[in-house]
Amino acid sequence: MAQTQGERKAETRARLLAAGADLFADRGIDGVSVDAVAEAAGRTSGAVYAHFGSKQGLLLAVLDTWKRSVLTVLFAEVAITDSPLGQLAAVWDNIGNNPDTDSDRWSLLEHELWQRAARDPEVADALRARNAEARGRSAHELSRWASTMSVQPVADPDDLATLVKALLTGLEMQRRIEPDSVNCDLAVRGLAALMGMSPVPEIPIEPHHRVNATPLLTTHPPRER
Amino acid sequence: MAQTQGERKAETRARLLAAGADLFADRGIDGVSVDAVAEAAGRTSGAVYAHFGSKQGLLLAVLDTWKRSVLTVLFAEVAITDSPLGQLAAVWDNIGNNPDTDSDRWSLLEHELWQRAARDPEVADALRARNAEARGRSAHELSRWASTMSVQPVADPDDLATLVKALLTGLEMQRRIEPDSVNCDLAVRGLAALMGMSPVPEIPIEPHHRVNATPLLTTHPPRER
DNA sequence: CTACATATATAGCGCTCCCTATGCAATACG
DNA sequence: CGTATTGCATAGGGAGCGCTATATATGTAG
Repeated sequence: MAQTQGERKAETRARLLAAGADLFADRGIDGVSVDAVAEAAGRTSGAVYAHFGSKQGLLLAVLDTWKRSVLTVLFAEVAITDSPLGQLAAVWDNIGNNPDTDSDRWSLLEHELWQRAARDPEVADALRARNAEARGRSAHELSRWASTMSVQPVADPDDLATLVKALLTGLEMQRRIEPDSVNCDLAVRGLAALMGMSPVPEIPIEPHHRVNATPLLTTHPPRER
Repeated sequence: MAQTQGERKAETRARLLAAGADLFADRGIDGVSVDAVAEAAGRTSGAVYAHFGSKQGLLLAVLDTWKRSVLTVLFAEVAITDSPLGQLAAVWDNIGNNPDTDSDRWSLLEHELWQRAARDPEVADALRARNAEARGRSAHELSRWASTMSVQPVADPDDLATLVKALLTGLEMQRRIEPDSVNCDLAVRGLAALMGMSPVPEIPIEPHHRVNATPLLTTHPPRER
């Protein structure tokens, strides 16, 4: 008895979720067929329907498994950077300045989900929950940052988190079209302004940390392939 | 001779473009078939392929015809608002606070195009050109605004326009998921911060102008149906 | 060992979609 | 007025997709 049924089921589910996340982020949701996800997971489409009922079900399950938002992870890990101003730079550097990394691919999927949410209430609900949690965490980190810097942000923590997330999201979209029009200095200026630093001080050119690439999913086992 | 061939051809082209823009914005690009566009235009799919060669060709033509960016129009027309601070509010009110208007539907299409641009160089090129022009115009308006207010924005005009556009884009995406998390006051605070106003002054609650809905396309004749 | 339950594979149905090949009527032109 | 050309309609091919129904093999339990 190499594997109990429950073990195999759990492994299949994890594989499907990982493959789905991977492919959805890479080629777009509509660009990936159920069979493609199944094959990437070493299974067939029957397994997908046995587990999730539909492609939409798989999508929602992927979204649900994707607990740690890019932003949340970032704010948690960016704290290792020493200088406070460098932290702002690190925020942008890890969100928007890392082409072909996991976070870049994830944010592309996130944008697709946001757009889909405008026409699909189910997706909107799922995103809303995720978003509320992420905003809460980053609000906390941001207000901590503000107090260490003795600055007065332009809004209370929750609203500030919304503004910061919005600015980063918009800059990232812009960067996809015109990479040259968005650089680290510009992002830091925008962030600093929202944090209530005025006039915007000189940007230190010191190199800042680059957060390690975070795994796409926290499910187990990690992808093979 | 009711109509010359050239006239009929031009009308067909205009109808297809208008119907394409309308439906793409409404249901999403992948959610609309070529036949659906043709039928909405009172033609058949043969006309689409005779004029544009492919669905992608139609999409690029729509994008090309769509000369006036939502942002550009807005900055040009928002000048009619009296108080300078009210102008900032009007910017948001007309971009992100008008559900079910043309600008709302258009921005949804714009986001879809941005996302598509990440995987389709043709779309990326088309968007880049449009974007450069829009940024140029809004940069001009923004610096004019800054000088009348005697404030020092956080970046030079072109970069400032990028930041403003990014913030508005991000806020709008956020609003689609959680309408309550983004209000006019918050948007104005963010905009004011980027414009270099600190501390952010009290927001006047006076009502501000709402720019008339702009037609989806400037092509002639205007849509019937 | 046998009978059942479960997890996944397999096969294929029905639908939609993009696109092409061809037909046809209206216009353009000598 | 007759022929050529143009603009678009019509019909259908070919492919891909989501999903279902059923088969199969493997673990489970008495």
